[in-house]
Amino acid sequence: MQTSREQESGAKKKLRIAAEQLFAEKGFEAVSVRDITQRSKSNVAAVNYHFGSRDGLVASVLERCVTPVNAERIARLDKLEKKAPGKVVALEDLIGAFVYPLVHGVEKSELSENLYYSLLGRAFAQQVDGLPQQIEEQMQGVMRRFTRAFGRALPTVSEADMAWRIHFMVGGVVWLLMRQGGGSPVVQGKGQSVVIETALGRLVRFAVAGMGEGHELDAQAAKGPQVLFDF
Amino acid sequence: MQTSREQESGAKKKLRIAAEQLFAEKGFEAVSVRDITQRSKSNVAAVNYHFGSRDGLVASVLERCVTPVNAERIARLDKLEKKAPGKVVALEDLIGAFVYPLVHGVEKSELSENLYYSLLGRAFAQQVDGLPQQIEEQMQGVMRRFTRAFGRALPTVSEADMAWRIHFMVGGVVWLLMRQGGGSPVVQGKGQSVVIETALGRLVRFAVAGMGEGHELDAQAAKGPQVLFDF
DNA sequence: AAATGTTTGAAGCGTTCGTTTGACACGACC
DNA sequence: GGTCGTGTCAAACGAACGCTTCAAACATTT
Repeated sequence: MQTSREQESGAKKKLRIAAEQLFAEKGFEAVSVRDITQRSKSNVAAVNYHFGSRDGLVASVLERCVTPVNAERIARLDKLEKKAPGKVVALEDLIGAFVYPLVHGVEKSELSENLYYSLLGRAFAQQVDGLPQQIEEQMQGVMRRFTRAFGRALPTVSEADMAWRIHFMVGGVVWLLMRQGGGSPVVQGKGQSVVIETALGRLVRFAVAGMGEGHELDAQAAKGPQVLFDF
Repeated sequence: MQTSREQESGAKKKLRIAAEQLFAEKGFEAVSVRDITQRSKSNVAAVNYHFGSRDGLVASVLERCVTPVNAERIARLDKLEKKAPGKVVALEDLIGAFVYPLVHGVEKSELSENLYYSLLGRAFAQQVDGLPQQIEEQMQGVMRRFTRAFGRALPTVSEADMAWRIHFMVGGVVWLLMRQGGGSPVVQGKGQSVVIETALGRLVRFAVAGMGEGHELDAQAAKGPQVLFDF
């Protein structure tokens, strides 16, 4: 078969899809290579042949999962900052640029919507713990850029406060994804695709209000502890 | 040994503490009974003798972890509602009653602060997935009571919106706990105990702003999907 | 057709998992 | 002293784990 360019073979793709499904359903650690090869109707050796090892497969899935989202995030942020050079980007637009890319890759995925979001949630929740270094650095880069943009959008908010608010927003995102995709989705609708988007819309409004100015901690409490971001 | 009342034996306690530490460090699934018995300097059979099975130990740890927090939450909510019968409890007080109990049990725990919060975060993140039914029902009860109270505090916010905002708040809490306790704590300070409390204070302010009125979704978007809570 | 490189198949490697077993030690009670 | 219940221990159980091996099957190129 004349597979054009570096396209993955059919068996490798079957393997990857089965792995994505199982990882989304049970988590990255709770799935064995035998589970995967059984679902994809291939042999146990196939995983080690195509991905080197089980960890290689996990890294591959994580990379395919996280990278497009982060790329879209950066692309949207670039666009926003280029549209009005010199001016600051509005808070809501920043949050939107961070949040909405999560639904951007769903139609390209072979997974069902709920499974896709579950996988995404597990991937972003992984963070720090067991991410391949490349992806971790990618995440750090994205967070750095958005942190700077948020700081410009909210100049009166202290750096410490800003870091925490971003942290809480990310928590809302990850929690939404994990619960939406997980065993018992929080939300059930007919349109399906409109559901998660509406939820993300609500999250954006929640985060806009929560991150916005007007409810800073008083100086005494704010200057107490030292705050460091973990990226 | 004449252990007064139903107090756990010394060996059982040692086992439990070692399990709590390891679960906090690596997660509930990534720890083997041999890891636990090795750290607690006891025999492999001890876990099955004292807790029936590995799952029994996990359930015991989860129960000891979650129950006091939920009890304190309900106690604070009772107090708030009793203090001004008939009147509605302020939003900030409600959120505080939900959030601050998380730090309430830390001094009673044998774990270090970071490990304690990590364990708590993992326990609350577990939710739905693998919680013993008893704890799950307890969680549902707590969420029902707070949902009603939030609805009373914010009568203009639709039920669907309210459910989502609570969801995002919980996400912020869990995320904070997981990252605070986990491998690389987000925050580092000297006082330690003041650190997490300040972080929770920031979270409360974030949630107060995010959950408050004034940024409802317009009717069109809000009435679209059906929203169901998973409790 | 022969040679070459790629992918699959069944079997087994050594290791670790949760759990069980049976022997043994110790204090309490008749 | 004998017996019982309680707790601990080393040893072992069957099952499942990630991974390797090697030959057969396949595709592609000479």
